Amino acid sequence: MTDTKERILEASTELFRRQGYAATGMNQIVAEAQAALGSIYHFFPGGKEQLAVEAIRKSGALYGQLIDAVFDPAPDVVAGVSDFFLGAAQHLQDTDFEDACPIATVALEVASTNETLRRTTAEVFDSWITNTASRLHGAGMLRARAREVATLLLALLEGSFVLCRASRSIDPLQAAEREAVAIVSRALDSTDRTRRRATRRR
Amino acid sequence: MTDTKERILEASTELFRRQGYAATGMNQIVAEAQAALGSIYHFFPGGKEQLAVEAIRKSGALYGQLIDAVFDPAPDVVAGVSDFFLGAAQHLQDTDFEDACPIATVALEVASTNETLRRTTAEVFDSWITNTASRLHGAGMLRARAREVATLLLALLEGSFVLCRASRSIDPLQAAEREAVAIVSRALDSTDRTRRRATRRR
DNA sequence: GTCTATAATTTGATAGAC
DNA sequence: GTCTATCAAATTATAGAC
Repeated sequence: MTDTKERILEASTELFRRQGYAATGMNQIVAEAQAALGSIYHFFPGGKEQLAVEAIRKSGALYGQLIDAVFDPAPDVVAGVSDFFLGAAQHLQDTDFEDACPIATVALEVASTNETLRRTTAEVFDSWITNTASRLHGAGMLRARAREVATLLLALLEGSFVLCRASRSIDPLQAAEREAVAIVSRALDSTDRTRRRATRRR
Repeated sequence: MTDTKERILEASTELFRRQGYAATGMNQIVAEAQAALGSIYHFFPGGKEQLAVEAIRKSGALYGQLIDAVFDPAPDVVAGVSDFFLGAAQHLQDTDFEDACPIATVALEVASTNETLRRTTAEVFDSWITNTASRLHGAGMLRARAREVATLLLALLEGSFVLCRASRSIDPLQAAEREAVAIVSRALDSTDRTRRRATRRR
């Protein structure tokens, strides 16, 4: 049987993702996790906030692994980007528009109300951007440009999630996939052109 | 003095925007609005949900007017897009990263938990997209492409808001502004090329 | 580590005087 | 229309038996 702490964390990430931080009660979490209320405070003496910190970090790590799982086997970064957006659209549809970003709802809720949680979400977003940026840099982009493009890709993904969940349609994500591919392709092209110019000058 | 109902709506839109639906209590709303608790239920007999519906609609109309106020005086749609993104970044910074999208937090919270509110947010997003798309169409884009580009722009904006609020930095919005300008410029260019080809064939 | 009882507070909502 | 008192339920959190 799975660890109790693990079950509590799993239930929390699920509920925070679907309905956010404020709307998720401790009772609902223990019910979903099939645990006792006291167990939450045994494993998370800091209460709901500490639980949220660990849940956000866990979600961040898991989603980071998803980035790896999609990009690693892809023939190139452009294909990886396409696969990621299309996979997100498919998964969103398969889960009745529940499973989008695991931390976006919480991030918006706490951005102006809870500095600890705000920082935690910021660190997770940053880890995803750093991961993606290093892949883009590996494909030839300058480091600064790679980070900017990775940020754009995440913004496009997060915004599409908002529109898709609200409208119960994957159209925004599909349009985003085409644009994401175009952004990365052009950023790589202009990198190549810059390199060739630099080479010619030598 | 302002109308009581108006004050309640104003306080609600403000609080929903900053901290979301679940975290905002009726007591907090009446305190902020300087009204009596009974007044909320007098004007909104449907309770918190009805109040949220009207607050979301009001926010939607106001933000729609902001789109008009920025695009109408701009020399062209590309400048309008640039002005909107840069203005959003400036405003976000001026309000200590509180004032981003008035309905995004609520939209994510309710997407899988409250069908009435989910529909209301979807209608508002649609109204903004329709407004923007008609401007892009007026600038020469085909209707379908204009709608797709408008959706991309809103997704880019919403996603940037998430990242900016979490990181307390306007960098994502500034990168988004450059990309938004590029997206619209290219969409208009390719429209022109298509038109010229069609003309030549005649 | 688990579970239950319970505290202390707050929640959305209602009733009814004014 | 406004205001206050109040309800029932739910909230986060704690204490202590097992």
